Amino acid sequence: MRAEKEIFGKYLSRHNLRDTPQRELILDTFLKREEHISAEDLYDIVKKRDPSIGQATVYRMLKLLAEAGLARELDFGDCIKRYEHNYNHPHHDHLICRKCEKTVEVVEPQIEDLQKRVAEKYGFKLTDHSLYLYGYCANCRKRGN
Amino acid sequence: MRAEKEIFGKYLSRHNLRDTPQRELILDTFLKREEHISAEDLYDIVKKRDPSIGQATVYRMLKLLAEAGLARELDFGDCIKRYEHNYNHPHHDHLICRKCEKTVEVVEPQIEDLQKRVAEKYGFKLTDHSLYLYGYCANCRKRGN
DNA sequence: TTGCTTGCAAAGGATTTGCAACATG
DNA sequence: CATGTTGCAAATCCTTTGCAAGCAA
Repeated sequence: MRAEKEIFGKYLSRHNLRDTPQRELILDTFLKREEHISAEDLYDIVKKRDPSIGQATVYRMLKLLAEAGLARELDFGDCIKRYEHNYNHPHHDHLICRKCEKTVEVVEPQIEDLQKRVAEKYGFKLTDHSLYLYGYCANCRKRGN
Repeated sequence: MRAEKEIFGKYLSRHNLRDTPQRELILDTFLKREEHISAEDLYDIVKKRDPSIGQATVYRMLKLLAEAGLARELDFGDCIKRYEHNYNHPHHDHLICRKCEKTVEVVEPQIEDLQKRVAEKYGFKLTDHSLYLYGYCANCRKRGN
């Protein structure tokens, strides 16, 4: 967390932006989360520590964190932006349970390789991709799904 | 197109739904398109043939087409629902140019296999997935991207 | 005739933005 | 003290929905 805060601090000064208690609180809360989180959910948590905070501030901050390279935006296909840690948290894909919404991060170098090769086959230079695997997790299947 | 219209007709009667000129016009327009299309864009086209049509009708119709198995919903990560043909048009992934938005449909059985295996490794039973590959197409790269 | 459909406009949900008051460097 | 930042509410974007009038079966 120290490293992330330092990075963010540098990002702020480099861009002539200011360090505010709101930004510190939001960053702190975001960093403590292990799982990805939506702006709305983060707002709910942050509000408990500072009821006067506005949700626009949270939205703005998450965008800022993404720009600073500390957060990465996810898209589970429901039009809700979720953010996960990006620092020291290499690329991975997501496995998502259709029933309980449990998510698992998966890394599969072979899939990445294949994607690159497929793209090249069509003359594309790959920059990034988004892969979400949907299904039913072990738990939910046991209970008859 | 004949087959699709027949399927849709059957779907309507089986569900006690009605055949209307609006539905016919929208289906016809959708079927003539080769590429995926958003509700809004489809509405713009349809409106030229019948200016009195409402966009809600187009939205409702696209949902109906998806239910009837004639259309498939895409999600390019921008919160806009796009629909492509589903009949006689097997599953594939999309390669999308970040510059000119050109899209290419790609099929790679190996990727599908791998996904299934990865899911199983984590105890998941895969139902579906969403894979979008983003990059720069041959054309855009030539011009210096 | 019954009840599905339509077009309209209003509502919806997530996110963004304009603005005046405020606070940081 | 210049300028970035905040909270609020209004605006935005795409999509859905309530409703009264219209139309298919």
